[in-house]
Amino acid sequence: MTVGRGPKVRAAVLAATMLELADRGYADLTVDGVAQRAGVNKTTVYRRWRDRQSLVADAITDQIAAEVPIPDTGGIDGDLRAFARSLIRTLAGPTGQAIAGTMLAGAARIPEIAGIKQRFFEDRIRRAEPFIDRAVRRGELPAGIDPAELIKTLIAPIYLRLLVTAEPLDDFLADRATAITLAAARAGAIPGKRS
Amino acid sequence: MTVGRGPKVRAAVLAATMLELADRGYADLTVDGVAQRAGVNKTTVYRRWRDRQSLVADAITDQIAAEVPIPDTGGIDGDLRAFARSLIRTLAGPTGQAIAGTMLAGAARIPEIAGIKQRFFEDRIRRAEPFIDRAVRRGELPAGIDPAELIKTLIAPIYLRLLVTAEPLDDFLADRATAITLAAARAGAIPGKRS
Amino acid sequence: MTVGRGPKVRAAVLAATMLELADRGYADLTVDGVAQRAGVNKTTVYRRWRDRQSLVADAITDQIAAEVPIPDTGGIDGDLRAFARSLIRTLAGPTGQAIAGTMLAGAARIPEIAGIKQRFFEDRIRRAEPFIDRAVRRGELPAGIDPAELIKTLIAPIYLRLLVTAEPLDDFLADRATAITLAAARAGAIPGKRS
Amino acid sequence: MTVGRGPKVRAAVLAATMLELADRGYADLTVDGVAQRAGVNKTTVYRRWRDRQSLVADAITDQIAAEVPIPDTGGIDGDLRAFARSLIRTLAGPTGQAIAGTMLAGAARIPEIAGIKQRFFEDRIRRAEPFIDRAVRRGELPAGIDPAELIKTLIAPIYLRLLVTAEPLDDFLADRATAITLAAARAGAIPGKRS
DNA sequence: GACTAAACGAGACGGTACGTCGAGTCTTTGT
DNA sequence: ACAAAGACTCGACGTACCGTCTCGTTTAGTC
Repeated sequence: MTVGRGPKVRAAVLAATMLELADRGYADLTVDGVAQRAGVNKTTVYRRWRDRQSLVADAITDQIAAEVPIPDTGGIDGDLRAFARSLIRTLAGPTGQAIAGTMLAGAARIPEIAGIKQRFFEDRIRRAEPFIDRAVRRGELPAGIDPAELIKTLIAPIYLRLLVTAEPLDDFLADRATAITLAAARAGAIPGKRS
Repeated sequence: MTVGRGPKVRAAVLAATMLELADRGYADLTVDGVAQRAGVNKTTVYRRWRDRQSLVADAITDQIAAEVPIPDTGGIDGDLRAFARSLIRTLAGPTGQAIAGTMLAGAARIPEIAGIKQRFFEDRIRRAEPFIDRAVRRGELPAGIDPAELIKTLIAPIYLRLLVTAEPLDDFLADRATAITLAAARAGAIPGKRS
Repeated sequence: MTVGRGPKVRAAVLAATMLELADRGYADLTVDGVAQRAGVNKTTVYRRWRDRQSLVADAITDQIAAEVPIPDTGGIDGDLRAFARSLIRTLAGPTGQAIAGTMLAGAARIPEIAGIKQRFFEDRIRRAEPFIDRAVRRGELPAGIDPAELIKTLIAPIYLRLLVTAEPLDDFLADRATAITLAAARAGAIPGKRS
Repeated sequence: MTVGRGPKVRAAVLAATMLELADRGYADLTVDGVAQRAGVNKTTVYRRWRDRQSLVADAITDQIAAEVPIPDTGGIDGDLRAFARSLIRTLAGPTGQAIAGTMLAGAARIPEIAGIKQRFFEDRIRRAEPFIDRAVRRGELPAGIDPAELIKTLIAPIYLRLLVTAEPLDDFLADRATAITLAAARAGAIPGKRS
């Protein structure tokens, strides 16, 4: 059974895809460009990926696969702050920008990529539940609060900057988003789980 | 000076552009398709608009030009709610979806469309300043609060739904965003003007 | 009866057509270009001429209308030489070049222009008949010779230069063509009238 | 190095070009039309040829490449006759007509095609030199005669028919042109080499 | 010297072809 | 036997020019 240079090629092409995505954006990414950058022929790309969308989807999935740590600083404030900073760090880097731009913009209609967006998002929320539950148990947050809604409140300002206002994504933003979220949660402005 | 059938054609083409934008999205929008839908020849489109981007930019600008009312319900709570609902109403319709998708799709790269996004956003904030100032004078909001930051806090959850989670944009969302924003503002979590 | 500014416009447009023909050739001549050069609107051109072909045909016809003198130097040698020089003078000038290029090249398939070519040619031959007849009567040429064939022999080298070899059209050429033609005629190499 | 179906496509396209040239003429020849006739996509044509002109130039060059035999009938009369007939045969066929029309049509302006005309012409003259030299050695022609001028005298009537009078190109014409040329040569009407 | 009808100016429009680019498929060839 | 190279089809882009059309605006001849 021949494995050949398979894995090496795959890695090179996906890396090249991310670079092209960062340089030109999804709309202007050409398969030829990726292939050339990867030192490979276009045909080779099409042998492994059905089309441009699959290629990009695969490249993004590959990048995102990194583990998201579940914070545990001892208090909900520190945990939320850490969570927000982690997201910011992911989105602020060059590849993060590329991924965000692609997922949320040019490729919004492409099911393959929409799915990634969905999964990326849900994955983050799932990893937040443990420390939110802990905070509820510690009495830092009202009982019955919906972790998903809390997290959405936290990340909303981050995405606003990323996608709409194009202001810088820095750690101050993480702090501010945390403060807003906690204030809202404690005032009961964040709905509970629909149970 | 001859005006001719100019305005009629312009309107027809822009309308067709919005429809195509809603049906197929920016990436799949075809100048020929727009022209055909408008009952017009491709050449005619190119006579009036430099290229696809300009056409779309113009179509969106045209749609957005509608007046944004400055709410005055007597209290900051009602004003914010009205403001949020107005935004939701703009974004929730079919053309709103098309516009949002397009602005985001092209935003990062196409200056023409990025400019529209910027202007759309800044325009909204400008219209919010009067009633926020009133609220400050009435003592409903802390003195020195930055209206722009307050508004960003208000609209962040709306854009999150529109662009990220694809949950429905309804009036409940306006209420919740208002509650969060006010809670945060009163807790001092929203920064003041940098003066 | 209204005549209007018709004649002035007509003349200006035809002149402009000849200039454009000389500058760019038939294939690259644009109606807009002609109109602009004539200080006139394209519509005005189309009001008077059905299309590009008619315009060019008319312009050429107009130029060619000049009288072709019937030479009478007293001998066939001088007459042929004068005839050839006259043709050369017509074809060698700037407009001559333009006309020749158009008639014989780009527009060969266009019936309107092919007709002009035919008429131009036949007209020349008709004007040659008198002095050829005189030469026959004087015994300078064999009886029964076909004037058309003789003239064709005379002008063939001129057209060859004009259309094929692009060598200069000068008076030496007229002399040489005359010599060749007379030698051939006297040797009986030029056929007689088919009667 | 991959050659692919290249040559087959090239041949098909060039053949189609000649057919279209014969059917519609140079001015009305469409790249799409050629492509369709060749059973090939327009893009493929543009991959191999820069533009319409290059395509046509190449097609003509291809057709003309056929070997021109150097006649040797034992006498100048037979040799010239054979030479003239060979030219007539080349020009009289449908492709010959197309080529001639095109070369003349584009000759004045398109350098690519003008070059072909020039080369075609010079090539013919070069092939005539041997048998003219032989004739001089045999004493059939005056010493010092310029072969190029002699050949031009021979072919001038042929081109006149082809390009100007549109009379048929037949073998009688070859005979007559030969007779005229020889008569002129013997009468010393054809100049010698400028040496 | 004012009036009116023909001619003109301006320029948009439908249409056809150009030459270009990128997506995705298919064929040929080399290893 | 299979994978790299690259030629091919397809569809859209943006451009140029043709010939048509519709308006207002001259301008030339008439009364």
